[in-house]
Amino acid sequence: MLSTSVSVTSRLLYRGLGSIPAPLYDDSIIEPLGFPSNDNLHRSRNGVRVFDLLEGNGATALRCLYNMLLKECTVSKRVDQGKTVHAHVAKSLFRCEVVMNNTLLNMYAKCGSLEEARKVFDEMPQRDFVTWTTLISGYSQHGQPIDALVLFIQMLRDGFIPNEFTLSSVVKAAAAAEPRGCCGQQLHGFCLKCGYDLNVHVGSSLLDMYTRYGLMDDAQLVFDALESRNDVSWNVLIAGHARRCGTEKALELFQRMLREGFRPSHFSYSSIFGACSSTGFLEQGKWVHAYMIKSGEKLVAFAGNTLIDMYAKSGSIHDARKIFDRLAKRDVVSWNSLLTAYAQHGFGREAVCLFEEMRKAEITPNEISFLSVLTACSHSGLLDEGWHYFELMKRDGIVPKAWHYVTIVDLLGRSGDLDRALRFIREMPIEPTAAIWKALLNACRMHKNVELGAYAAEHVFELDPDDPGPHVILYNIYASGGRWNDAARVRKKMKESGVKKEPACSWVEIENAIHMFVANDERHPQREEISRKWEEIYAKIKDLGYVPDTSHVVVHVDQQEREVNLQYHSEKIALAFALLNTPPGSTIHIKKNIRVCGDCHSAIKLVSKVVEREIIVRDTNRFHHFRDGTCSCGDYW
DNA sequence: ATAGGGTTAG
Repeated sequence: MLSTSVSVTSRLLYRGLGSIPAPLYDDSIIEPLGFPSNDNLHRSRNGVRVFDLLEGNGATALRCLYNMLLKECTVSKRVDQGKTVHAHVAKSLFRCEVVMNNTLLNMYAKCGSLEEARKVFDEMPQRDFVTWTTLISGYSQHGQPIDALVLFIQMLRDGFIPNEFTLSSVVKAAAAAEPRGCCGQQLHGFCLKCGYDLNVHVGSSLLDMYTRYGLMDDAQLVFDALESRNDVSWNVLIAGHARRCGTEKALELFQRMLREGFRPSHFSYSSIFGACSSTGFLEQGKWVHAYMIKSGEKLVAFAGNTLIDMYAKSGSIHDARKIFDRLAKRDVVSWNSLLTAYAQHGFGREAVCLFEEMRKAEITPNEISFLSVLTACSHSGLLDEGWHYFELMKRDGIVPKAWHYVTIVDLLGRSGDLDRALRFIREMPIEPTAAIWKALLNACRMHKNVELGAYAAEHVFELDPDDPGPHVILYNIYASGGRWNDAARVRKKMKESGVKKEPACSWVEIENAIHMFVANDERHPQREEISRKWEEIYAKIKDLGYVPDTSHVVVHVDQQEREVNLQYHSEKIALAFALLNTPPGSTIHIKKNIRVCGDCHSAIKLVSKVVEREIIVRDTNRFHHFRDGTCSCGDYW
């Protein structure tokens, strides 16, 4: 059907314009072209209608036709059809024309076929500055920043003058290139000399580069100096702060952007939600979400996916599900985001259901999907399901990476089959990583296997000597086995090697304010009330059978003092504070910078029963949902 | 004919 209308067109061209060399209009040449869409010949494109082609001379008509086709291939990224057009161009009058070759080069570059693009470039009899710029931006946009920079130097050596298009691509390349060196700053100087440093495009690239270098003040200076700003320049600055966990700054800029009359796009929203998510600013994130709804901005996957993640990471798994359900179009990342959410919250069954739903919806799971469903299985102790998905993954042709192996070691470890976990590690086709040994070490802590724990710890110390976590776990393994001499040895070794335990802290967000606590916190204005509240709770949970587990105190002091220290762990203080300052019956959210300690875990379980509240604790590893005396992690984490 | 910004895991 397509070729019929094409050949009609070509005959019209031929009849009307006799002076054109015959082979160019031979139907056998034109006909094999597969057109992306029939409409394109009739629709206005490049300002040309098919019948306009009849006016003027034949060369112009054909050039327009090739341009239309190449544009269509570029936009729809159909490089195979582009190659067919290329074959025609190569036989035509235009094969030596700079502009036509630039168009071809651009088609290949935009489609990501950089080798083809390079061939066109190398074979061009003549080049202009657009030729260079097109290939440079191709490299820059497709993850080949070094090639872009090398080509830029050659461009200058060959005497071509870069313009603002060239420079914005080159600066982007410099921001992405490793190692960084100082080529970014040198380029900034170059832009300044050319007078392009204040241009919106070049300037946005420059300020993006500075944020990626971590030089936020320099980024701000570039932003302030821009000759004009648009939504992109705002978004670049917001995204820069968001990436560096500068959530407050990102939010402040977002509000300034609104005040100055710019309309945020899904770029702005996804940066903001991402920042709120990684730093736990739920209330602020909700505010921005509400603003987005009111402004009528459609919920697209890019922003929606971060929103799923934000609600999940803030502890509101049900809100995460709501967003997922409301998304008009879901991509693989949307599914992965919700799968990950279920995994982190220990909702294993839900994750398994969702994974099956995903396959029914004909979305192909990728390695992240499998990682999430495996993590969910391991966090809920679904041993058989975990094995099933591990096998399925391999059958689907996805090669398991180290992190997939971690989940299996974790799964076997949780089930208590430590020997099998060790055998699994020994038989893996990859070299075990620190994370794999850490999973075994953790299993040894939970099942109190001192010998294997020490063995796993040795491997961890060798592979990741700077992580204080494993030292603390090994200490706890020895301490809970009553082996205080060995425990003391671990402490001594920690001291000698200079590994520092990260000071634990916990925080709660109440009415837009974040309250942070460290152990034995004595600075809070409500400290006396908090202390009284904890004493009251402590008495009640003791009645329910709570016995302080002093093996979790790393300070080597006498038993009584250990018990006292334990009662002022940061998560207990934060919990007492939250009980004082939130309405009865509401869910309490606590966040913690390291893994929740075993004693606090047992205490919080009982507190959830005593106060009849749901308590959700986010630690570095996962979420714990405490309710009516139990925890969603099943006491394994 | 050529330019700059955003998502999930670890």
